[in-house]
Formats: sequence, structure tokens, C-alpha cells
Amino acid sequence: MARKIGSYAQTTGPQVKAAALKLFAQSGYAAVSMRQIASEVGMQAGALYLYTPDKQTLLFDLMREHMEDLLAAWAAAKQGASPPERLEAFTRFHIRYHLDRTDLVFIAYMELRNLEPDNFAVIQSLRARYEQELERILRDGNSGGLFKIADARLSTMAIIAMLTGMTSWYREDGRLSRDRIERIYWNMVRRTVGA
Amino acid sequence: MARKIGSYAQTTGPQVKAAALKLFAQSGYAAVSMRQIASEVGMQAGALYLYTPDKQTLLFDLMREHMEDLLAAWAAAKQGASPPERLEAFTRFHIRYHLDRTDLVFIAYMELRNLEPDNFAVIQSLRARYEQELERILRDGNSGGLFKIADARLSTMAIIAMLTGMTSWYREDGRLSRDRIERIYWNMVRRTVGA
DNA sequence: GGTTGAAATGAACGCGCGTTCAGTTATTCA
DNA sequence: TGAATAACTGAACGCGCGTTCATTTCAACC
Repeated sequence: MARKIGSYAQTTGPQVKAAALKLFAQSGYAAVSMRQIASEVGMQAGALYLYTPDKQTLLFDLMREHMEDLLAAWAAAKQGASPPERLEAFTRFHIRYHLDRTDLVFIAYMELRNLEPDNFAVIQSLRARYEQELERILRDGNSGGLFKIADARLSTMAIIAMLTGMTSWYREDGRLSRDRIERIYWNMVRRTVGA
Repeated sequence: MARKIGSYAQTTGPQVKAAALKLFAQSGYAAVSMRQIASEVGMQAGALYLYTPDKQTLLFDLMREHMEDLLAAWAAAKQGASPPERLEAFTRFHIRYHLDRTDLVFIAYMELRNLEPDNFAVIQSLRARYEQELERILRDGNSGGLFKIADARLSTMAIIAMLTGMTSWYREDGRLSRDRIERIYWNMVRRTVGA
């Protein structure tokens, strides 16, 4: 018997996560059963517990890894000297990263209230760190007179909502190419900050 | 016995809806039980069925009435001759209306996937009508040269996402007054369309 | 080819779910 | 006062839930 003692099996783990991701994004955490997830992977419900201690952890791990990957990817992609350049880099990075992971983004926004308090706090703090990255750029640009922003916090929330909202209507085979969408949105963001 | 024959009792009905609204917004449709809703109103679960045929209809009615009220309220508040004036009216209306009903707005966006297909289609079509109102203004302003918009549909989605996102962070006793928030957001919207 | 141990099964657990309905209570009005 | 009716109770229904665990399968290795 392979009863996890401190660690969990690593081989089938990714498949379980992928199945949970797909189903959670489709129907929502509360509406998806462990039996459905197991069936998606092609096993029985009991076997899932070789890869996760419980259902809640499955959700939490998806969200935490998403936020950590996002922060790491931005740290790697970060560039630009002036605030306008940094803002453009952030905007384009955000769009590309999110359009590649619409399911994860969807979950990370929709399932917050299904997290237990401790887990919620962890995700909120990771999210805050990401928002801080944008807010920092806006404040720098504003104090340097390059942006004309009334309230950096409000602009941060507005821009992130505007950008992240894309994931709810974007389709791979849609009317506009990703490049075109990216260009149009960057233009709107630029205008929003008065640059 | 008061077994609904075609119609449902009207007296306690609003209390049931209010309780469902509160709990759905708090924990999500799938995570809230009929027993919880009943307990919030102060009755037993069975009594709820005097006011609704089932749980799904409770959700659907909340969403449908919200969208119909929204459309009716905008029809009444609609004003302005030029596209910029109309856009300002729309923006300010949207903010005021949504900040007064954060719970309903939250549900109307989050619980779409918990609607059965037929119900989903109804809500989607109501939502589309509302978005059309904004898109019409943007197209008119663009063809008159008053706005500088690359794609009216994208700007519509961007603006609505930006405005509706407010409901997820707005608090009655927050740092900024509603008037100030409204002014700042209108300024951002105005810039977004290049006016 | 026999042993090991990881991977997975499948039955079972107690529980809460949405919904139904016969029966009880409270109010209305003749 | 008593009949009619509206409002609500509380027990019950079958079902699917998350989770556990003794048992089976099977590839890897001596």
C-alpha cells in the first residue's frame, strides 16, 4: 500500500491537477465532485488521495502555484527604464500570460470564496504583491509627471480589471488576433494613465 | 395547505429572495443549501417551496430581475445629446447603480455557469442588450470623430470590465467617497475612448 | 520466479443535499 | 363560534458527497 507518509506521489499528480483545473473552471469548485475529477483522469475517487490530502488542497494548490508562477514570470519578463516603458511591458506581459491560461485565471478570481480562511489569506497576499508591481509603476510615473493619475490605487484596480476581463470573452479563434488585441489594449491603458 | 397552483405566495417571497441573495453572494450558489436559506429567513426548508418551485429558479429569478431592473433603470436615466454626454451619463449611471447593488452584481457575474442552459441564454441576452447600449454610444462617437477608438466591441468590454470591477473592492466606509470615485472613473473612461 | 512495494480498486462510512407531503397552527371572515 | 384557507412544520425519500482502507494488481528487481 502506498499511503502517503509526508509526501505525495508525483507521477500521476499533474494529470489530476489538470483534470481538476478543467472541471473547476467549467463548473466551479463546489459543483465538481471528486468522483468527476477521478473519472476525468480515468481512475476511482479513492486513488485521488494518493495525490492530494483533500479537495480543498487541490484548489488551493492550483491557485497558489498560479500566483507564484505569475509573480516569477513577471520578475523574469520585467523590463523598461521609464515608467511608460515599464507600464507597456507590464500590460503586454499581463495580456499574454493571462490569455495563455484562461482557466487558471478564471479559477483564481472566481473561487476565492471557496478557500478556507488561512488559504484565502495566502492567495490574497500573493495577489496583493502582483498588484503592487503595477501600482509602483503608476506612482513612479505620476510623481515624475509622465502620467496624470488622480489616484494610483484606483488606476491599478481599474487597469487590472480591464485587462483580466479579457479572459472572459477571449476565444482562440475569435475575430481579432492576439497581437491586435494586445496593441489595442495597450493603447487603452496608455490613455487611461494620461501618457 | 397552500400548495402553489400556478402561482406562489407573495408575502414572505421578498424575504426569501433577500436571504438567497445574501447567502449566494457570500458563499456561492452551489455552496448554499436550501436549509441555510430557510434558516436565514427563520423557517424550515420545506416552506421555501411555497415561494419558489426549486433552488435553480431562485437563482434565475434573482439574475433575471436584476438584469431587467438594470435595463429599465438605464432607459429611465438615459440622457445626453452628444456621444460624450451620453457616455458620461452611462458611466455615472453604471457606477451608481452597481455600487448600490454589489451583491446582485456579484451574483450576476459569478453564477452564470450555475444556470441551466435555457436560463443561461435568457440572462446572456439581457446582458447583451445592456452592452449594446454602451457599444452604440461608442460607435456613434467614433463615426462622428469625437472618439478615437480602434474597435468598439473591445472598448465596450474593456469599459464594462473596468467599471464593474469596482464592485469587488468597493466598501461603503472606504478611503474615497462615492462622488470622488465616480469622478475619477469617468475621467478614466473618457480618456480610454480618446475624448 | 519470487518478493517487494507503489498504484489503484471498490466497497463502505456517515452525512447533508433538494425536494415532497401529510399534518399542525394561525388568521380571516361569515 | 366555527368553517375555510393560508402559512408553516417536521419527518421522510433516495441520492451523491468527501473520505477511508483492506484488498488486489502489476512492474521492477534480486
